Amino acid sequence: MQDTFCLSVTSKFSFGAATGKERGLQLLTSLAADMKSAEEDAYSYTPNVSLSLPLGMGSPCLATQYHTLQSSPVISVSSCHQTGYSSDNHAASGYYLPHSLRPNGAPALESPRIEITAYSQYPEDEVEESSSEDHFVKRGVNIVTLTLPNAEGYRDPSCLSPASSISSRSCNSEASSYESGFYNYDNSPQNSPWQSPCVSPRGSSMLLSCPHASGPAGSPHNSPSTSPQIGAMAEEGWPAQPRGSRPNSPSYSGGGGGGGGGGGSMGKRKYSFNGTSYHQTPCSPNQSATPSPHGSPRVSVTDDNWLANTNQYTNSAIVAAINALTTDGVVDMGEGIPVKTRKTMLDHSASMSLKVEPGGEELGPDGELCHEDYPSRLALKKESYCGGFLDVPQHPYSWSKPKPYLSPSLPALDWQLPSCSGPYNLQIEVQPKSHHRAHYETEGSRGAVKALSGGHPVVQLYGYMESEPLTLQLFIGTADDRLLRPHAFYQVHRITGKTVSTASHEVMQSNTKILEIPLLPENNMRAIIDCAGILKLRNSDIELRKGETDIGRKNTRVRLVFRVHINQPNGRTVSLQATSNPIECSQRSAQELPLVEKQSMDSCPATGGKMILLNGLNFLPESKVVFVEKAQDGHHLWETEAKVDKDSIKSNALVVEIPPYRNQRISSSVQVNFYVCNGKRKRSQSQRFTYLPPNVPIIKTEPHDEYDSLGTVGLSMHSTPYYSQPRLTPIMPVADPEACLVGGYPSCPPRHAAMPSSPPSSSPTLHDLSPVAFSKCLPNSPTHAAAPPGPMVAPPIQDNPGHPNLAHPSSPDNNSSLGLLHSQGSPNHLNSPGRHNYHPIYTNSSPSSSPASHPSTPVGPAESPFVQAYSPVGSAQAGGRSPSLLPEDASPPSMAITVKQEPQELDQMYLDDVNEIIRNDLSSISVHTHA
DNA sequence: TATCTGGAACCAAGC
DNA sequence: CCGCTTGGTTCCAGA
Repeated sequence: MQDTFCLSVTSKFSFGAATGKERGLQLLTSLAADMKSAEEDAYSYTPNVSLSLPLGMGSPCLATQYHTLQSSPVISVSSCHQTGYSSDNHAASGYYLPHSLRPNGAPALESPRIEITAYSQYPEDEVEESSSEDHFVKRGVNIVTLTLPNAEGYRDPSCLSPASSISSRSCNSEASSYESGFYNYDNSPQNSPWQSPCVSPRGSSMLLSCPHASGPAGSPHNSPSTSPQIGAMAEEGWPAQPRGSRPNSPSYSGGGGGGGGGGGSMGKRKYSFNGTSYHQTPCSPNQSATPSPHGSPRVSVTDDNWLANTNQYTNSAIVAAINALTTDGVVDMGEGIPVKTRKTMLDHSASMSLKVEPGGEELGPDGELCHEDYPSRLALKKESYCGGFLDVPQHPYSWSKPKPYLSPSLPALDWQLPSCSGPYNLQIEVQPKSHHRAHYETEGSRGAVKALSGGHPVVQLYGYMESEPLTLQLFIGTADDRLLRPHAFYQVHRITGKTVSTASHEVMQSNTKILEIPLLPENNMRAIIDCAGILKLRNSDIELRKGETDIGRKNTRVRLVFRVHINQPNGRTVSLQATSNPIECSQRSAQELPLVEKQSMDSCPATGGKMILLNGLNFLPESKVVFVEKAQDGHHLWETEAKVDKDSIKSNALVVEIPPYRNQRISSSVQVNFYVCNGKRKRSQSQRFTYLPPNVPIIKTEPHDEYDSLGTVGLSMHSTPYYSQPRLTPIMPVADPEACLVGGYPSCPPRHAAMPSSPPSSSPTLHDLSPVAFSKCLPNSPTHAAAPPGPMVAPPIQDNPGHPNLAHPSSPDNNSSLGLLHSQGSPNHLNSPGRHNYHPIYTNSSPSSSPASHPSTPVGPAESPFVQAYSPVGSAQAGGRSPSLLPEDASPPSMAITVKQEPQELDQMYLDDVNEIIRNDLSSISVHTHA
């Protein structure tokens, strides 16, 4: 399970000899052909999807309505989802189903899960719902039905939390969203349908009705914009809680509290853990106490939005199911929102109140809804944007109005989407810095995420020639080895102020706050992301949620996830997604953990002896570099410490002599990992490295020479996807930027635009389903956007004329994706030699070899729709993992191709910790892990 | 004055 | 049970 190797097609292309490339291309092409159908499906999804809903609906999930829908669609409606998201048909579907849908839907909800990961859309939705309910409950307002369980409820098994992990449901987020006005009640499924729609836009009504509304308080920070009303509400509703009082923190949460000096007063955590007391206190009082202005979800109606959505759900059966679900959820919700959080939220909210975003509130609850409105919305936005976003309510009505197509059709946030489709290519031209200290609600904002260069991340949509503005969505995603999904412990935080040039507004979707930023034709569909900060939610608050399965401890790495939904003349919508490099959000980790950002080479002959230059952060004189080879099951097969040139050690650079591989007679490339270690628990993420058979021509990793600049030694630096490693979800091909990077795959190059200087975003690669991407693909630059992207190593491999539809797989990325998918799904597959080629395979292994870690795994495969689509192909290829496996047949590719392991590993430390924790805490898990 | 930041204190969980 | 390590959360203080 653990290590999966990914063949990096990229490398092939980029590095490989011309011939190699050609072959690779061919292979890819063929693959692509196969895949096309899938992609096509994937890409465009039709609004129609909603129809499918019923299916999904079957499941309780109501809330998510559309979410559900989304997911559900997957199942039933192939086309829709496929669009990009998933294809129905594909075996892949299998992936999905498993998790998310249970065919019946209901099931999904059921499982609360243990695993760290699994977040499945559905589950999330469910969770959300529940959560929302909880919120409501706590808030008290209408809560009629819900009785809050106290803290106990949190983990009470009885309360099913539907979803696996709720993604970020942070209360905050909700709150924030709330502020922004858009709320997503959407999510709050509960609210939804049956609830009465709140006609009134934001205002009070919202508050009342919507659980989320309470939210405002919740995320004061986030949404500055909140309406005053809300703020007031919040305050009133939520009496300030003494700071000290926290919700229970789950075991993990550390002491926190103590806040520094004054802290003592806080009494932070003095609650006794023992037993109940602690539970109750925090929770109950606060929660229950805080009456939530918002009505109970159920009772109260929510937004108009809901209504809209609701339509779909009218089934009584569904409703019933939902209710059932909700109830549980409700309880949880209280939990969901940690007291403290709430409090803070409240406070903030109060303060925030002034900032109201216009319009937003009215919008609907769901961000999705918003989408639905897109057209109108866009128009509105445009105006608003142009006009002064802040001042004018942007989307006043649009949101509330029925949408052209239902949001349901939009892919859920945990769906893996391609960065390229047809002519479109969404790219992160300037990557965010690898470190950004997130702020707690109790703190002031720590500002917007910055780029290495000192500026801010930049995202651009290439290939869009229409005059209509689009909306760029941004949310905080995970950066672990599992599939990308909304991060439960972090929320995007909207930054406003003089220094912010980019308009934005918040929307809540499934407990995840989404920042919507206008993408204007006049700006070349390019947006400078200077309005996005990162809010850290207390682990205790999140972990207590019933549905939450992720652990916050040491889960401090995130990625910025950008999405764009483009309506097509044919009624379809193309959804693209680009994911940034990983960002370490912990103060401590950022200061103490070594970070490898770039490496001068990613492969060399098994004889070793070559010098590799590593660029990064926090390197110490005592830093060690360890090369490790792991078996699929995670066992160490080989480990050796490389010689570090002590004279060259700098805090940001290390020169290391590559140790000879344990077996210098390997006949095929072998993937290993290496990491920089500053001490016991201070390891960098694992970096991939490939040992090549002696006779094999060495692949130069140059692709990214760009980075070379860095290379002091003259070594060309290779950007390493450090990020990719750990977090990448192996599964998704797309997801893993690294792969791309590594491989040198180009991510989809922007068609129109010249290649961005820095192709940084790996993300693109991840998702690209579309063939186009292929051709397009730029080399992914390593994370740092800052780094001047060197010339792409690999020229766009092909060009596909890009047929959006055709998109295909040939692109390395795609391949990779395939591989990934497979890999995750079943490691076994990996073994199977890449049938076709490795290329496609990037199997990332899920690093989390450990079963525990894999929880996602099971899910994983299923999770990404894409995967499904591809899966068929991919599966075959998946093979990659073991080096030996790599068939040479793939030779062309093989040569070029380097197998990269997936980053799977987060920091080992991290994984280890998580796994341990999980194991300890959670008894049952294994299921997923294939191991 | 408010915000942004860097640092560090305070604590609790695990060993 | 004690002490040390880790790491999360809260504060402080300077810019």
